Amino acid sequence: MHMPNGLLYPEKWLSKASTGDRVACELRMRIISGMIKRGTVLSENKLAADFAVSRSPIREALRTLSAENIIRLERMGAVVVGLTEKEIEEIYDVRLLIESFVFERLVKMDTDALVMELSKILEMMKVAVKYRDADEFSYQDVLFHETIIRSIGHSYVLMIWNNLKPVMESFILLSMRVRFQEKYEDFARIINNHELYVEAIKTKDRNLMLKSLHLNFDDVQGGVEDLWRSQQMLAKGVGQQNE
Amino acid sequence: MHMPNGLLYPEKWLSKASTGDRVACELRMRIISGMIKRGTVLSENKLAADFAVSRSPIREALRTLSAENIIRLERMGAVVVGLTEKEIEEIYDVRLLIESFVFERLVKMDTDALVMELSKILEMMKVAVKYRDADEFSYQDVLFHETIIRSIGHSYVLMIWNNLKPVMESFILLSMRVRFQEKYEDFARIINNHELYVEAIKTKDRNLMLKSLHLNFDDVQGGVEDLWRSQQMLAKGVGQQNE
DNA sequence: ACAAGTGTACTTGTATACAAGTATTATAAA
DNA sequence: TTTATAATACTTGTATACAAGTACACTTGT
Repeated sequence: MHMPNGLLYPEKWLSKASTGDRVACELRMRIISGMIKRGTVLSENKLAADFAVSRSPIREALRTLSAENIIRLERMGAVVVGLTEKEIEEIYDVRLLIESFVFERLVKMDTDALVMELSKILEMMKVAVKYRDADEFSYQDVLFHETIIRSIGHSYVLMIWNNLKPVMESFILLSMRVRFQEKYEDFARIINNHELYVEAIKTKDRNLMLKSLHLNFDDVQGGVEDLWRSQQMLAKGVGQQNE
Repeated sequence: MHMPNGLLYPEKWLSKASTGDRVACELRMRIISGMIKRGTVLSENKLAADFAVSRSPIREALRTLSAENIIRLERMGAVVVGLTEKEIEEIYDVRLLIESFVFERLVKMDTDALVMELSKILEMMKVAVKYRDADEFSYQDVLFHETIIRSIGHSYVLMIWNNLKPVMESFILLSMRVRFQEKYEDFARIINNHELYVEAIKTKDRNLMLKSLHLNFDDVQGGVEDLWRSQQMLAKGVGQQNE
């Protein structure tokens, strides 16, 4: 696939991905960033031409995005739904729901290995902050929560996560890129929230866990404004870590 | 698509479905019923030959089933995961999770229209019981819960439901077919549980709701045994409503 | 001017063809 | 007998071809 200039999705995350996955990731970023606006109707043929690939991977990508609720497959074309403030809140509703569920399981388990793993990820996050690497930070942030969720070995909760993850990832990626440039001081707080989370797991403190989760989620308030700024940054050609 | 003899999925539910959807539904039923055993490796070519269709709809179906966690797409072939007792419990964990969430929203809403709708569905269920129509009963049962979930207008909770629904539907379908034949007396209790549920929504009684939900879910204990019996019934050629 | 009908340029769904890669099996050598 | 290698058959991923259906614009008749 010969991608046009200016990819939004980090290329190195696609090392062994299929063309269909690449298209899905890139399209997802363009939709969530607002580069492709809500209401737009996408045609398989046009997309295939744009990405210079055949319709097969495009179809695959569209089905993926449809399952993620950011497009709607209709008779004639796929209409873009995207993310409004409402949808972002809904995503965090679901995250709160499943992470609370996971915590209830965790308090009945031995969490030493998990805490160790999370500490490692936290260190990585700190390094990413230090070197102002938004993409790496986003990756570790998502990995942090995924690690917690995976630890209870619940395949259907994991399924929910897997459905949410790509959209989350894109959203966080765009949001973090803006904040590294405009609100760098936020990261001390974000790191701190995650440390609280680890502490809650270590001490199995339900209240602390809820507190850190809420802090974490409050931190994404104004998420849509971040996306909007991300869109403006793109227009100015700033903030893309890959070319 | 020229289906081979003995379809498990009700044909009339597929009136305007694509070939890919048909294959997905039928394959899902065969997997959940145990007709295709856990660990089996499915090949696109073999499936295409079996169903007498091309690989395109087969690929589509496999991706669908993979998102539902009942198969796992690997390098060479799709391996069947299926449903064990553990997975069924996990599905009900998730249902409990989201239906509880929905209820919390419902108690803050006007539920008159919803209660009316649910009453209608309940009447339909009673008729289905009376005429021993397992497929129709299953349909209304699934619709009952879907109606409740849709009522709060939460797109990401609905997304979870949509991912769960096909597997639920298949499971309920198979389970009900067995019970209509072997445990017909169960249905008085099932109907009663649903009436309790409606009552809980009408009176916004959180405890009653949880009680009826648990009753409802306790009712599916031994789910895997039902599937096993369903499998035995199939071997004897009984219990298929369509030919 | 306006309504009805027709043609055309799109749309998706399915089938088929081709390419690249992997496991397995058979063969040959030690 | 065992091991290494090569041929083969089967796998998925992608591209392309074709069919059926839909929307829209244009033409034609009134």
